[in-house]
Amino acid sequence: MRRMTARPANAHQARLLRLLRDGGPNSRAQLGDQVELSRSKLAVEIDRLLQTGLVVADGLAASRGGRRSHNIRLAPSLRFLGVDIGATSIDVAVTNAELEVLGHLTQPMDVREGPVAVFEQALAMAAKLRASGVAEGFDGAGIGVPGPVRFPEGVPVAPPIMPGWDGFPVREALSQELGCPVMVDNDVNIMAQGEQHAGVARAVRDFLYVKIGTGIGCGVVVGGEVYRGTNGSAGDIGHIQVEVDGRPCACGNRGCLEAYFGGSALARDAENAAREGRSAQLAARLDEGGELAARDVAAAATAGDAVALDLIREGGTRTGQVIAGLVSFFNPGLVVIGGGVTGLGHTLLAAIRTQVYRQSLPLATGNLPIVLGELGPTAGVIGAARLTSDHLFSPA
Amino acid sequence: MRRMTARPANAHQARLLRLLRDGGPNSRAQLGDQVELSRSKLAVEIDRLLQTGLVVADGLAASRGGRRSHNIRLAPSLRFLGVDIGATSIDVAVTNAELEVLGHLTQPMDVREGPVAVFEQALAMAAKLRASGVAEGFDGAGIGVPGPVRFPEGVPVAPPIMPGWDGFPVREALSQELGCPVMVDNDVNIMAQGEQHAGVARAVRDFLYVKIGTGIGCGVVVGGEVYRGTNGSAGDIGHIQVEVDGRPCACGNRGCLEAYFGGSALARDAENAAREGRSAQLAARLDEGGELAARDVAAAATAGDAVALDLIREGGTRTGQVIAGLVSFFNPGLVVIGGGVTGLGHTLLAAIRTQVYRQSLPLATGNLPIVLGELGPTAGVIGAARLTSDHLFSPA
DNA sequence: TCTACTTTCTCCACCATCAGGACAAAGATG
DNA sequence: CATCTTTGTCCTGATGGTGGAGAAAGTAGA
Repeated sequence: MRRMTARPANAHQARLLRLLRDGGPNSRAQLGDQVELSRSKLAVEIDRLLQTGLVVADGLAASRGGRRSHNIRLAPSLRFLGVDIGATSIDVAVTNAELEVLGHLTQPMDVREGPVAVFEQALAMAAKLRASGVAEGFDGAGIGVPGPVRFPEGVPVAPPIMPGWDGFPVREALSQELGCPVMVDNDVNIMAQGEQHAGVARAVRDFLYVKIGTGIGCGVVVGGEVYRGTNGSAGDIGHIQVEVDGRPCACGNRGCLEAYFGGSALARDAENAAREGRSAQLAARLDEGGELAARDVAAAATAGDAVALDLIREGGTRTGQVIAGLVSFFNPGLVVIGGGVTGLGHTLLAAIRTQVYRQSLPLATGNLPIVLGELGPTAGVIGAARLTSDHLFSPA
Repeated sequence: MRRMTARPANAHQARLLRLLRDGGPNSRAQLGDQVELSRSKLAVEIDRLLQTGLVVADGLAASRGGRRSHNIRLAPSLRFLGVDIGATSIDVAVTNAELEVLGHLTQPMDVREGPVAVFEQALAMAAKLRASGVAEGFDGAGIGVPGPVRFPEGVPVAPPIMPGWDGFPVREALSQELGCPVMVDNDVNIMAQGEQHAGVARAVRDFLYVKIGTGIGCGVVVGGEVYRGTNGSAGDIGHIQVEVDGRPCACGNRGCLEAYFGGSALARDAENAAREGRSAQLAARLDEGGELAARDVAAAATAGDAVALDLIREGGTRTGQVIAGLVSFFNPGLVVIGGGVTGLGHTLLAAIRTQVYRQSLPLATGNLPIVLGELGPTAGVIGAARLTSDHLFSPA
C-alpha cells in the first residue's frame, strides 16, 4: 500500500515540477525559457527527473519555426488526495499531478462527532474513489480542518468548534492509514490556496480569502504563501468585535462578528423572524423542516423574500465593517469571498463592497477587487491537493 | 563627495556582513559555527571581504581551549545616516556599521512645510553631525516619512498629512545630495525595524509595532521582514472605524480611531475639558500656552490629573479595541507600543492590555506580550540605518 | 527538389565552487 | 615537555555549471 514517491533532488528540479504542475505539459524548450539554466544543465535535470519517474516524455511539441521540441509532463499516474473537512460536511477529491479533479465526493457530517468517526468516513470516501478507478494509490494527501492547526506537526490546537480534536495527531494517523505523506492545515487556508492555484487569485501575491459559512474565517496570503501566525490562528476573524456590548457569543465574549452572521446566528435570526410573522417564506420553511438553517435564508433570499434579504444585507454590512479594517491594515491586492454562500452571493457581495469602499482609505481600496470565489466547494480540495504537492515538490 | 562603498559579491558574504552587524565583532571560528560553510570556503569569503575593505581584522579572540582565533569586524569607518521625519519633528542620527548611534540630533519641524524645506533642514542636521566629527561621509542613508511610500522607488504616495509630498522623488533627490544609496520607508516601518534590531523585538519573527503619536500607525513584520502591502499602505490603522456614525475625521469618514485618539483629537478633548472647568491642571496649562498639545495631557496625567488620565484610558481602550481585532487576524508573537507616548506609557499600556486580553481569543493572546518600545525616539533612526544597511549588505 | 535558415538537443572542453583531509601553527593542560 | 584541542591553510578530487561546436530535425522560399 505504501507508495514511495520520489522527491526532487534540488531546487531546480522542484522548480521544474512546479512549473509543470501550474502550467501543464510543456516542451523542454519552453521550460528552458522559464528557468535561468543553461541548456546543458536543463537537459541533465530533466533526464534525472525522467529517471525518477516523476515526469515522463509526452510526444513532440508544435514547431516554433525549427526542429520540434520534446514535450514533458508530470507522471500521469501521480494522484493527490484532497480532503476538506467542514463544520457540517466532508469533501474528498482525487486529483492528478496538475491538480485537476478526477473524482469528487461530498457527504454531510458533523465535525463534532470527533476525529475518529470523521476520518473513518473520509477514508471510506477515499476508498470509494479509489474503487471507482480514478486512483490506485495516493502520492500525497492534504487535509483541511475547521480550526487552527499547528502546521509543522499537523495537529489541531484548541479548536473552538471541534471538541475532541485538540491535539489529535491528524497528520501522523492519516499518514499511517493512507501510506503517503500528509499535510494538515486550516480549511480556510486551503481554500485560499485553491483559489490561488485555479481560481480568481492566480497571479495575486497578497490577498485575503474570507470564508463565510458556519464560522467566519480568513485565509491570509503574503507573497504567495499562506501566513499562519505565531500559533497557527491567523485569520481567525469570526470573533472580532463589531458591536460594543453586543450579543453574547459562544466564545464567551460579546458582539463578535459570528454572533451576528455565523451560520447559527443567521438561522436563529431567521427563526425569530418566522415566529414573529415577519416573513411568510421563512415561516413556511420553518413549518416544513422544524428548524431553519443558513441555506433556508439563502433560498428565501433567492426567491425574493425581503426579510431574508435584509438579514443577508445586514450581515454583509457587518462583515464589510470587519473587512474594511483588515483592508486598511493589510492592504491586500484582492479580497475573495467564499464559503457556502452560493445563492446569497451577489446581495452579500454588494453589501460588503459598499461597506469596504466607504470605510477604507482610497489608497488601499483604489484598485482593490472584491470578488466571489470561482471554485465553490472544489476550492478546498484543490487547495488541499496543492498543499501536499507543494510539499512533495520541494527538495527532500 | 560620492562614496563608492563595496557590496558583497554573493549571499554568503551578505550573510557574514549581517552577522557582524547584528552580533558585533566576532572571531572567524565563531562565524564558522553560525554559517553552514566549510572552513576553506569561509576563509575564502572572509579574505575577499577583507580585500573589499568592508571588514577588517581586529586582533585575536580569546582562546576556546586551543589556538586563538582572529577577530573580524565591520570596517570601523562605515557610517550610516538615519533620518526619521515625524509629523512635527526631524530626528537625524549617524551610526557605525553595527548601527550604534554615534550622534543624534532632534529638531521640531512641521512636515507640512513640504519636502524641500524639510530636507534642507535634515541635510543641515546631517552636515552638523558630520562637522562634529562622527562621520566623514555616509555609506548609506535611510529615511522614514510619516505616510505611505512606494518602496521600490522610494516615493511617497498620497500621504494624507503631508500635502506637497505626493510623488516627490525622495530617494533620488537625497541620493544626489548625499552621494550615497538612500532607502525610503514609512516611519512606522523603520521604527518597527529599530525595535527589531536593538529593542524588544529581537528574535521575534512576526510582530506588530503600533505607533501612537500625531497619527496612529502600525508596522507589520512577517517572518522578520517588513510587510508593506500592495500599495505600501499596510499598517494604516488610524482610520479603522471604532464607532459607527462616530466623530467626523479629517479623512472624510466618521468614527476613525484617529478621530478619538490622534494627537489633535486628544489635544482638542483636553482643551474642551479645560474650558469646561473639568480639570484645573489642564486649564492652567491652557492659560500658560494658549493651546494644548498631546504632551500637555501626558504631563497632566503624570502629575495625577484625573481627567487627563481618563482621556488616556479611553484612548487606550479604543486603541486596544482595534489592536484586539488585529491580534485575532494576525496572531503576532509580540505587540510593541511606541511613538511619542513617553510618560503616558503605563496607563496607556494597561488600558490596551485589558482590552486586548479581554477581546481576543485565548489561543492568540495566550502567550502574547504587549510591551512598550525600548528605544523611544532612537527606534526610528536605528531602523532607518538598518534599512539601508540591509540594502547595502545584500548582493549587488 | 534544393538550399538556406531556424530551432532543438547532445556532446564536450573548460572553469568555478566547494567539501573535506592532511598538516602546520598556536595555544591549553598537566 | 608531552599531549591534546583549536584554528587556519593548502591541496586534491568531486561536483556543478557554462557555452561552443555541431548534429538532428524542422521551416521557408526559390
